[in-house]
Amino acid sequence: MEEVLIKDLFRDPDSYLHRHFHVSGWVRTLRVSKTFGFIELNDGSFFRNLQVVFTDNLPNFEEVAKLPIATALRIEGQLVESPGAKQPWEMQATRIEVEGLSHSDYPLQKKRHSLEYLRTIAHLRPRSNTFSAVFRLRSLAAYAIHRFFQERNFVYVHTPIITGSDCEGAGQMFRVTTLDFPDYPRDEQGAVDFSQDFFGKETNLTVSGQLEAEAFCLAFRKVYTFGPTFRAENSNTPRHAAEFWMVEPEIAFADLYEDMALAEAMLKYILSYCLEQAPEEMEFFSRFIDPGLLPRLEHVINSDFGVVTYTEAIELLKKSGQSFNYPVEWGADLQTEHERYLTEQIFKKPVFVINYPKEIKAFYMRLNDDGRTVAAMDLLVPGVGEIIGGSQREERLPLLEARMKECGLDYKDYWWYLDLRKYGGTKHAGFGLGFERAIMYLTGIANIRDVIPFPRTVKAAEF
RNA sequence: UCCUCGAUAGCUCAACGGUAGAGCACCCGGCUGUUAACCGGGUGGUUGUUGGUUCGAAUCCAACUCGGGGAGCCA
Repeated sequence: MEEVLIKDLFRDPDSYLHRHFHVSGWVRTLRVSKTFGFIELNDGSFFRNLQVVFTDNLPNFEEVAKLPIATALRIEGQLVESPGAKQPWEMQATRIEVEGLSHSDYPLQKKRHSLEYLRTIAHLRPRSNTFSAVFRLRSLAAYAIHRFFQERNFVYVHTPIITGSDCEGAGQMFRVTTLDFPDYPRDEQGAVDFSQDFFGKETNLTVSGQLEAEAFCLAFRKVYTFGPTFRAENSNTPRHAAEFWMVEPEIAFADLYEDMALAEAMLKYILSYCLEQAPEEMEFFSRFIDPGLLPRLEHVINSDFGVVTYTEAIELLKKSGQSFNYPVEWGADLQTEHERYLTEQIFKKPVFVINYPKEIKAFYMRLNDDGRTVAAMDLLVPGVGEIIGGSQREERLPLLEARMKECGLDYKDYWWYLDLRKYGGTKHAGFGLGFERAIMYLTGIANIRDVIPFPRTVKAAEF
């Protein structure tokens, strides 16, 4: 007998109606009367459940009537029109086989659970409606990203996860070592002797693939990375994780404006793709997680992102009359409250803030002609804040060296990075998209722990 | 790391110095079209941990642990 996926039933019910076939899946809920009952079955292929009707014509009716939630079943039957209001059709079961019994203390109940509670059962939460929707969407969004770049002839680069650059400058790193704790080999000064370590030098988990991506960019013209990234920061917020995924495109012969155009096109592509491919999931988020999500995303797709220079942003914030906890002043970094006000109150849509003072940005960003700002851009979005950070890179060797000196960096740690400027260097630009932050924006989920299958955050790696 | 709020049954919460409760879940029974089904009955607690105040602490105090929100760091 033919095995049918519930997704296929929902997408093309007419070709299955009045036909016999079998489905297999897990009991989401079960309701019984004396001589008949209903099972809502989810087979993992689709967000919605199939309603199965069974009667005491089944030899194992009594057994089926008492099945606990989450039991795995194989059901034979035929698809028929349903008299019920909530579904146009249902399966009339002729045979129900128990594949794997569940237990009555199954922790997921037929009612709404808090996201905090579900986090404590991370191995079971993908079976809940919310997480079923979140993780299917996460998968689609990842595919959308690859499609977007591949369609535009970008080359996908696997930059290393273990890095030997000991000063990438983007925060605390996790050390990678095979040295025995606590009996580290010591050198004459008593310091840890990393020459005896696996790689013969100090190594860490990467905080960014950008520097390596630049090397490939200057060979393949348009490249992107998409992989895990690690920060050992003691961050306790709903927006930070110790392990997260980042997308980092890098384009040659391009300036900051082309970089921004790329970022905007990419984000809109991901949104459109997900709305198109996962309408049920997106509808669910808009109903239960974040009312107003769908209109907002549609608005973003159909409108141009705002662009404002850092200097203009400072003026706008000063003129707003809004009182902030932190003073608004040229030269100081924008605080979260300033960023939120800009994107949520003034622009009410995603906005690029560009040309920041060089003192508050990384060494590799290209110095503007004014000599005091760099060609950097942050994309701020309502509700999430900074979702993308990027820049045009400094391609002029003397200027790059001067900036590194100012920042107290040692040339010899970056010898290969500097070589890129020496041998046919050209203007180029790129950005980093926090993948989870994009998922948060896309779903309305407010905590990054709820868009990562098994999240790693400070003091939390249970699963 | 800092500020702030919280932790009571499996889950969501009530009780705010004087015998610890409800809804849901679970168990038993009823119900011929249910939709977080419904109706009746039942089981279920060292009130996060440790210490203190008090005749008496879920309730007041302290520390710790864990969680929420805000800040810093950033993606």
